[in-house]
Amino acid sequence: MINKRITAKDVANAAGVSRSTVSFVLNNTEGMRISDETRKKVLEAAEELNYHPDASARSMVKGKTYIIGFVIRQEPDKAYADLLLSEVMRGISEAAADHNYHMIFKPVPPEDESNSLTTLFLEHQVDGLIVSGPLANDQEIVDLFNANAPIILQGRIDYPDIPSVDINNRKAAEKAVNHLINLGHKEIAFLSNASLSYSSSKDRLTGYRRALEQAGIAYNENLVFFGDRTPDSGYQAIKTILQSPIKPSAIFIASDTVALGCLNALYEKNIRVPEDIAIMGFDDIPLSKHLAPPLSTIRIPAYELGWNAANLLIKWLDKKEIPGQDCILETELIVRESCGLHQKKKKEQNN
Amino acid sequence: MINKRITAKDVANAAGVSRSTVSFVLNNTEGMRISDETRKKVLEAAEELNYHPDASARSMVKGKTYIIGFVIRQEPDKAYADLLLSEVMRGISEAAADHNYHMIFKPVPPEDESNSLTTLFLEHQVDGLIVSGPLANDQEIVDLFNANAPIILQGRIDYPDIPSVDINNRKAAEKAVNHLINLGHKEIAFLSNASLSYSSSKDRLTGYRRALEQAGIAYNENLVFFGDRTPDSGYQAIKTILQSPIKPSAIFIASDTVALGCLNALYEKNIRVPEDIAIMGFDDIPLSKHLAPPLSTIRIPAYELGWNAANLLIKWLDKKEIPGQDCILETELIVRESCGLHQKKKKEQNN
DNA sequence: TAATATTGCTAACACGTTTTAGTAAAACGA
DNA sequence: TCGTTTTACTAAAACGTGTTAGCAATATTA
Repeated sequence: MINKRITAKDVANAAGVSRSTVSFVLNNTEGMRISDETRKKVLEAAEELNYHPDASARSMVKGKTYIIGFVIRQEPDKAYADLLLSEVMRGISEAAADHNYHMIFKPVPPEDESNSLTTLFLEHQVDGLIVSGPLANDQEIVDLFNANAPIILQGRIDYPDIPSVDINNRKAAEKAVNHLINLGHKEIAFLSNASLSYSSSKDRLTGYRRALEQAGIAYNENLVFFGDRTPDSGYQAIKTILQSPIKPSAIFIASDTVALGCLNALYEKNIRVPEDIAIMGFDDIPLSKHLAPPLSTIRIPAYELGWNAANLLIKWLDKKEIPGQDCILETELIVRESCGLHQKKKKEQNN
Repeated sequence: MINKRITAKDVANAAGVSRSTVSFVLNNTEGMRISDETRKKVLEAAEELNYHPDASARSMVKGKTYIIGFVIRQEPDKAYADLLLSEVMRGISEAAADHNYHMIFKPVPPEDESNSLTTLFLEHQVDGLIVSGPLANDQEIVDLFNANAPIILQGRIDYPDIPSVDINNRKAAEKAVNHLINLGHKEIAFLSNASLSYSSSKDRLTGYRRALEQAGIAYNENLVFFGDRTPDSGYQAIKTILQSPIKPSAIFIASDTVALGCLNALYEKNIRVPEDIAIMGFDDIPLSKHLAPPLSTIRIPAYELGWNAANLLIKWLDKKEIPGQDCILETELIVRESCGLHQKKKKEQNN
């Protein structure tokens, strides 16, 4: 069943026609006239023999692999911290399957110097790439794009033309911080999700600054802190924050995963959330709603991010339509309890 | 750079040799004598032209794709709940990369009737598969294995011969329950990670029963409850458990993710952990140590599970060595605070 | 020196598909 | 009836590799 390789030749012999005819029938090749009788014979023979065309052979003659690569550009030991990753992947691979593509997954550390992405194209392992979390100054990606390699980013880089599927990080952060401001907070600290060499971190910081500005609150550098996607970094950051001269009444943490470590540190120090300090997260990972207290956060449509990226890429590959503009998906403010219990009504309606 | 396809022919022309010679040199083909001079010319030309052999062409002539498939057999909307998935994938794809393989990721729902796995082989999309979370009675997998398809399982199925890379779920559950027993608990409830059609759930339940038995505690069906990998299922389960006639003093929850929902429900009901009830988890997801209270649990070597599965599969593919026996990895009891604070010393040394 | 063995390479086939060019047979037009 | 068009197919080329068989030129042996 697996062992005996059935080729188009076998089908041709069984149906009493040529190999070309088999190909025409099975691919419904346009402009080729096949009598109903012959067509039926071929289809029956193919069915009978359980014929499936060989991917490599087709790939070679077509000059296409029907494979898209999903590359994550993160420290390998921190990639797992991104709990939405599997959702994104599910979006990609379901969209891919709908168009008879497959997805290969490849983690490539930021400091990788071996041109792994370029090699994927040179060896024709993939037709195109979706690159998640590119560094702001990723020269290899720019070079590939300029050499006409189909690439969709998740996140932005300093080179503007490369199509991207992303959320509006700045606006989402504004939304989050505005929520805190509306609750009366003025000393609001910012704890980043990752280093500022990632666009998502930079944009969330920008959103934070803009929200403060619009509310007439002065930006204070001493209230800005940095995480690295892990709960541990949040745990550590809280200790630093508590030692700083200014005591914030709220912290906007640009990652639920980091926020988790913060909640833990606050719990250990007997600092109550939200009574003593308000905590606003970002991402809405599947656990956020079950934390103590349930975390107010920004929901990212992770599945849709993957799905859209894959569909855009496949349109590019199949129809040569290079996406004209970035695809920006909407985020949603999820109000739970970590910023104040007086919001309980909203919380219930949001689950 | 991407656009102009450089073939072995180009290298041959540049080096002034035949195409065969190029192939012999670049592959270090055994038994072929090439003078140092010629070898150098070829290598230089290949370097100069930045030649990379075409994957499809090589694949066709070799009859191998150099691709392994990673299939997760779970409800798609619950797959994301497995927070260790990305760790497993990292293990697989790093092991694969070490041997010049790639990994394609494919979620296939349990109720899928389209023979997706078989098709992967028939179309020669993959050389072999790693199947995570197979259902106990998965006939397609049995058929494939009997047709000599290289398959490694993560989890077991009712058909015994298929090689598997897994943890000893029974023993790990015993360890967890013994810990509770040693702390003096006698009314210990069991909350499963998933339906018993998954081997992991079944084996963890068995371990639970055996630990009770060895301690001379009677097994009570009314203390057994079921989760479905999600925090929500844990949240719901707590309500059921609290309504049951027997009030357990401890719960062994066979999934940290499910346990998270439990903690949330207990918190809402003002039931203190571990003072009022002890909670033992399973998995050691990256967040467990930061929960309130930090969760005692069983650590699964997720990266190693992926890494070993991939290496076993690749050995099978490259050297035709069918793994003789299952690969069972060790788990570790992680004692934190959710089963009792008097264990604080151990906790500090474990974290 | 003649027969044989070794060295270092090339020509040609095979893998399984898609697709272009071509060709008999049938149908049509005048 | 003869030339032309249409129909329904086939033969063969092409994709880029790996590999087997073979073949000159040189080195070795007797």
